[in-house]
Amino acid sequence: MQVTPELLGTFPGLKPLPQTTLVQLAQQSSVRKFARRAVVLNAGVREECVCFLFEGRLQGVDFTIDGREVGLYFVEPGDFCGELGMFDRGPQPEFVIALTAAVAVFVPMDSLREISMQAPVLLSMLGERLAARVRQMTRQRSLLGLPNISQRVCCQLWMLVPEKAQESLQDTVIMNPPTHMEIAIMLSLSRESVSRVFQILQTRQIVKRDGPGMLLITDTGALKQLAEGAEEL
Amino acid sequence: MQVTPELLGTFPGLKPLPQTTLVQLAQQSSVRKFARRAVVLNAGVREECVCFLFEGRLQGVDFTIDGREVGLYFVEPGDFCGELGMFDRGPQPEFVIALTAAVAVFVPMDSLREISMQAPVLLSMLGERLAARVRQMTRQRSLLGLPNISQRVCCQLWMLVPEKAQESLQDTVIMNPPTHMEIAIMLSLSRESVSRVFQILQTRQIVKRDGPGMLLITDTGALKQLAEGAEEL
DNA sequence: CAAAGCGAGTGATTGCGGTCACACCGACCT
DNA sequence: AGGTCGGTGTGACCGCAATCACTCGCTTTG
Repeated sequence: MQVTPELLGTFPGLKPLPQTTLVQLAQQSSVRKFARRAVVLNAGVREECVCFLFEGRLQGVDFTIDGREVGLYFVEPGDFCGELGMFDRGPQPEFVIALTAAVAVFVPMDSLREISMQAPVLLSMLGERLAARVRQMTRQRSLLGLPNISQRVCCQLWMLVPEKAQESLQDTVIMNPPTHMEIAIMLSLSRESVSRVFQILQTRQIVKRDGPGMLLITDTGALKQLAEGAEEL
Repeated sequence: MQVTPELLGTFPGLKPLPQTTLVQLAQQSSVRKFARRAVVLNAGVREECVCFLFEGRLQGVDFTIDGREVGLYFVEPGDFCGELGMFDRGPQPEFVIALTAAVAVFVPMDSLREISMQAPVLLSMLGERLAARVRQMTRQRSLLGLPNISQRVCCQLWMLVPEKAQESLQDTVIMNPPTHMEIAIMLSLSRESVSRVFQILQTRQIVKRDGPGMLLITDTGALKQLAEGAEEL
């Protein structure tokens, strides 16, 4: 499918590039559509493209040796994934699958690498992104070390709370929260355990479901306390 | 303490730089010595230097909210750490402590950033390094998801096996293996559990202690089987 | 040389969380 | 309607690994 320079320009990471460069990139790029649960990027193979998400929601997932799924991170529209090979030409370490129907633009790595030679903006953007990923993984990892299960769940929930609400402690809402199952595999817990923790959080009026796709945080302060282990559940 | 350009040149990451650049860097760098267990880099603060390890052994560690230590990675001589801020000027995410007495060269980030503008070698080296770190963290993380304890330990052990031995399945040796306690905190297990797994591995003649600082792998194939979950312990 | 400290090995106890087995609900098909 | 499917709530059971409380051997240190 055709890719217009304008489409590429909608991505924050590519916006700073000069128009001529975008035109050039657009010619080499392609758009692909994915159904829910479809595989966007394969693990283990050397991907030749960076995947810019236009519509929908993706998730990076890994599989343990015993076949269980482990959720790693989410990709939202405007963001991209599969950029690791840009640096070391190594294989994509994890799968990326579509959580919803999705539309993505595939830009060849070779072209990006070439362009990044001339455009330090691109390189530093990629560097920042990678750094952010390391930071995110570090946090996630320290989370997995927590001995207390409900604290783990609360911490994970806390990481999903929008930043502004984290500071102001105002009531807020998490859009498209992961399912209990998804949280469970992110934290290597059983689905039932996550369910039970949520049950307690709800009876304590700390969170509240508002249909699927919406989780109200009705006591942000309490959630923070629980996440930090200052209070036991 | 004085830093000579020759000293800087001993680091693989800096070797490709022109002599004049090394001279310039050397003037701004400093050498520091650390006792065992000393803090080399602090978490949470914005470090202004990248730390190149000359002698000794360092470890990146994090602390869970409840104060337990979590081991993240090791730094060997010739390698460096604290480079994350190079990309996003953010704070150092984790502590780095000396596992043994150590000598390290501190090179100011500002200078490195400046130089990296002219020398793409440096930038791509840093990028590769960061990418490698992401890969390493991905592997480590998938490890933490394993439901079986002995498999976790064997996997961790497997990751410490030198690459050549991983392929050839020859008997080999792990130099300076982590203590049981260190393995335990890396895998969020109790020290006793790790001890018990090692006990079984030893009676089965799969590994063998050779004093502190040496762990012989006497049945590399079996260890691989266990790590992959093909066999139960 | 004790003394102290660290790493390692081991048994007994216990409680937490995984597993299994259900029921329930809303959404979406024919 | 009836059917299925995905996400969720809950109780019963039980096994495994954390915890505790030791001992042992080796280094380091005064």
